[in-house]
Amino acid sequence: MSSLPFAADNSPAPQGAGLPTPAFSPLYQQIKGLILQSLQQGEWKPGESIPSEMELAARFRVSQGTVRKAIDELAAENLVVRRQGKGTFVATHAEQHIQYRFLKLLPDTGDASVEGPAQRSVIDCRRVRASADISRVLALRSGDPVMQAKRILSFAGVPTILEDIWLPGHAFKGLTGEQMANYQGPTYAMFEMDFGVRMVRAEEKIRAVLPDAEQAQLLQVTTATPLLSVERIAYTYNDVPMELRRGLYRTDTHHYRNELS
Amino acid sequence: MSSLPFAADNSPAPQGAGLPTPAFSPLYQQIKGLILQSLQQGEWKPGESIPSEMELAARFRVSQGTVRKAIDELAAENLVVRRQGKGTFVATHAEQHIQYRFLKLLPDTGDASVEGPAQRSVIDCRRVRASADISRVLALRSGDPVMQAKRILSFAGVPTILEDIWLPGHAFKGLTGEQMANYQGPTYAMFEMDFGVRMVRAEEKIRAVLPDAEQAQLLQVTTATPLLSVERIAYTYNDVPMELRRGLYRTDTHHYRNELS
DNA sequence: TAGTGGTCTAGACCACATA
DNA sequence: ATGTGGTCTAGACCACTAC
Repeated sequence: MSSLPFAADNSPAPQGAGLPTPAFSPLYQQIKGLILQSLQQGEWKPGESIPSEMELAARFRVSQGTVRKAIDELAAENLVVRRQGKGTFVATHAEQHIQYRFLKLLPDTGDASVEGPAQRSVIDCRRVRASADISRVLALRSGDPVMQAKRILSFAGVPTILEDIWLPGHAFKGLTGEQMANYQGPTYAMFEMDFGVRMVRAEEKIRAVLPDAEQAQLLQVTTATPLLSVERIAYTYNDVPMELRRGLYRTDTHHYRNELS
Repeated sequence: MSSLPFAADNSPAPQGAGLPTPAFSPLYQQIKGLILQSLQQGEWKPGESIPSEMELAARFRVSQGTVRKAIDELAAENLVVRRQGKGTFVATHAEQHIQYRFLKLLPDTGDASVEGPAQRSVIDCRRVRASADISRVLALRSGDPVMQAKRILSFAGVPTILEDIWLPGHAFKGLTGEQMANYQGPTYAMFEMDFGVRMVRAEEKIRAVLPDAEQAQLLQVTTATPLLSVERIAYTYNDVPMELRRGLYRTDTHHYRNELS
C-alpha cells in the first residue's frame, strides 16, 4: 500500500546515517515528494482536483496535518491551488485569471485586462539541430533535434514582443506553426494540453540591447530604439529545463514589472 | 494584559457582521498584526531576536501553534528570520549574507561574492522640494522637503550603476553625502541604523533606454549604449512608500536576474 | 446534508545551539 | 542541561461549496 521510504511512526527518519544517502527528510517532505511524483506521472491532470487531505493521509498512512503541510509547500510553489470547500487543484496555465503567468510586461496605462489578449503572428516554426549553446541550456547534446519557433505578440495592433522559442525535439515532436497560432490562450496551456509538458517555474536574464535591422523591422522600430532582451529558461518538475525563450520587448508603451521582498 | 481585539477562546471571530467593520480575521492573523505592530514601533530592533513562540503565546493568550502560524507568514514575507535552536530574529539589510537584498543585477560571470562589494561615489546629496511626480510616489504634498542623492556604484573599478534616490525629508532629516559614502554595507542597513527606517519590500518598473550625455559620461559609455532603467519604490511596514530610486544599469557585463513561479 | 479546506488547540518528541 | 524552533499527531469546530 504505502510507498513511503520510511515508516510513518512517531520516530522520524534518522539524520546523517554516515553514508551519502540521498535524503533523509521530514515526513511531510517525503509526502510532498510522493505527491510531486504523482503530479509528474500525470496521475492528476492540470485543472483537475487531487484527492482530499483525508484521502491522501489514508493513502500515505500519516496524519492529515502532515499532508496539509506537504500541500502547503506545493501551493506556495504554485504547483497546486487550494480552493476552500472545493478541494486542491493541479495548477495550470490555462483558465487562470492571470492570463500570462510568466509574462511580466504590463502596459504603462491601465492593466493587462484592459488591454485584452495579445495577437500572435507566428513567423516560423521548424525542426532544427541544437547549436552548442541551445543544447547546453536544454541539457541536450549538440545536434539533438529541437523545435524552433519565432513569433510576434502585438497589443492593440502594436507589435511589442518578438521572441524565439526553443523546445526539446523529443517532447515536442510534431509542433506546428498553425498550432501555435491557432490555440486560444497561453502557449504554455497548449504545451500542457497537447504535449503534457507543464512549466512550473522559470528564470530570466534581462539586458538592454539595440535590435538589428531585421528585428527592428519586425517590431516596427528603428535600430536606435533600445529594447529589453529577456532570456527565459522554463523548467518542468524536478528542475528539468524544457524551454529556452529569447524575447525582445518594446518598453515605450510597456514596462517590465517586478516585486522584491 | 492581552490586547487582542477578539477573545482568544475556541470560538473564532464571526465573519461578516453586517457593518463594514474593518477586519474580522483568523486569530493567527490578528496575532500577526500585533507582532507587526511591535516590529513597527521598534519594540525589537533589526537583528535582535523577538520573544520565543512560547512567550508570545503566553502574552497573547493563544496556543503556541497559533503564534507559529503568524510567525510563519512573517517569515514568508521576509520580515523575520527563523533560526533553529536560536530563535526568531527581526530581518535586517545588514549582516545578511546576501549583500544587497533588493539588487538583482549580477555579473555575467561568477557570482556577486566573487565580485566583492561595490565602490560607491556619491555625486550629490541635498535637501530639495518635491516635484509633482516625486511627491505623488512618496505620498507627500508637492513642495514638501525631500532628500535627494545621486551616486555611482562601480564593480571592479567599472562604473555600472547610476542612481538617483529620493527620500521623505521628515524621516531622513540630516542625511549627508558623507554618511552615504562612508557607511560600510548596504545603504538600506544605514537607513535602519541611523534613521530607524526599514524597507521591507519594493516594486520595480524596468525599461530599456539610452542615456543622455551627462549620464553616459558618468557611466563611461556612449549615448548609443542601451541601459536598463530601473525605477524602484521601496516600502516600509504597512505599505508606506519611503524611497524612490531611479537607476541606470549597464548590462554589458551584468544582467538583471529574475525568478518566476 | 455532506464533504472540502481552514483554524485552533494540546501534547509529545526531535534537532539544533548554547552554556 | 536547558531553551529554541521543527515535526507529527489527534481531535474539535468553522467556513465554504455543492447536492
